[in-house]
Amino acid sequence: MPRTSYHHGALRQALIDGAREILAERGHEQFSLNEVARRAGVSTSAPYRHFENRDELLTAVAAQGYETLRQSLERTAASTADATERLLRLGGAYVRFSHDHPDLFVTMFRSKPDAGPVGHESFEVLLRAVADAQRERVLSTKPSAELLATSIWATLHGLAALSLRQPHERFGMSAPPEDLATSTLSALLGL
Amino acid sequence: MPRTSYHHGALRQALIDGAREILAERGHEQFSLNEVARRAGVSTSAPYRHFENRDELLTAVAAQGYETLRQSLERTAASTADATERLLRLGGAYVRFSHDHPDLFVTMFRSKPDAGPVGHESFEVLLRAVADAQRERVLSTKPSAELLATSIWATLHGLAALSLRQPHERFGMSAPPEDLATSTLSALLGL
DNA sequence: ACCTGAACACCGTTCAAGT
DNA sequence: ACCTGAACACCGTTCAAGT
Repeated sequence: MPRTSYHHGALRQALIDGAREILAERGHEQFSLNEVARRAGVSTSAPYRHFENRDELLTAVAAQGYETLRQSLERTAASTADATERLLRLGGAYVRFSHDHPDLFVTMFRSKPDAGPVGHESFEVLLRAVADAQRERVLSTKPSAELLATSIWATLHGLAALSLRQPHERFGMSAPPEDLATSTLSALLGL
Repeated sequence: MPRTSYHHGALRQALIDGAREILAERGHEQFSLNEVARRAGVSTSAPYRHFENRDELLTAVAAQGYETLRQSLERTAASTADATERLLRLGGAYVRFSHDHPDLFVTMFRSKPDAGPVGHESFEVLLRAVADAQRERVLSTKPSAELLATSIWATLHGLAALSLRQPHERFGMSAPPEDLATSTLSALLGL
């Protein structure tokens, strides 16, 4: 298990992987940089060659999360030509992501603001879907596409955050979490 | 500064107050139970007479936050007889609370699930406002009041969470944070 | 009943030293 | 260039002892 050396950059990724493992197993509160080092088989000071500090490692984890989310949303957006259906599926994909990777999701939205959602590529995917729906007159064009996309993102984000913390029955829902998103979007947008 | 004793229950509240101070000054990451004790002028083991552990103190802080939020929402709900206006004001109050007390807000939604929002008194206030709006045909009765209230709560929660993390310009908004809530609700509900 | 003092294992971070 | 080993101040928690 204990290794004597890593070749270029291999330790960096090993640390990120180890961090994700710990986050998934025990959550954010119990996360320890020393333990990450221990798992990788290096001394507790070794991570400092690759990350400025504990926070920077978590930021790197968050960055991988944003990339995973973006890919998922882009695949989802491409999965249908119908504007309404695309919006609903995007909502489902967002909430499903938060339940499939709660450790990543929490880390993403705990990390420093520079890694925030709005302005990121993931937001662009949603923005395009909203603009498409407006063009096809599925959605009103009175609120701007930006405001509408921001509203929808906030709704999905709130849904994800709240449903991660609560037993689903208290939401008055027995269905899988992504159905929560689609029925909420339907209810709010009148789709 | 250092006191030799507290009379019944006084230390408990002093610890809660100290915890809120630290949370407000330096945020969750830097929070330390030892420092809370130091500020109260007692030994590091003294808090354990009043709280099982560090987490229980944070839960007590969260409980005070829920109570403050409930009071704010209830006052807001009573401030107008118009159902539409009441919904919009409730949205504004929720987001304003998150910006006035970011430390409380973050602590509330980080603490253990048993302190969750849905099912709490704060949720009841929103639920009544939604039911009223449906009764007056301001809102559609097709989605149940519960689903609609949950959707609105999620939207407000997401808005609060995201806007706390981002400079407002990236939201395409220059207005104060509570206007964000009202324009979002208007856009989504067609109010 | 409530608090102190000392102790424990653990944490994040630094730095000189090894290869 | 990359990692170790020892060190520092600090943390959460426990427990015997004091009043």
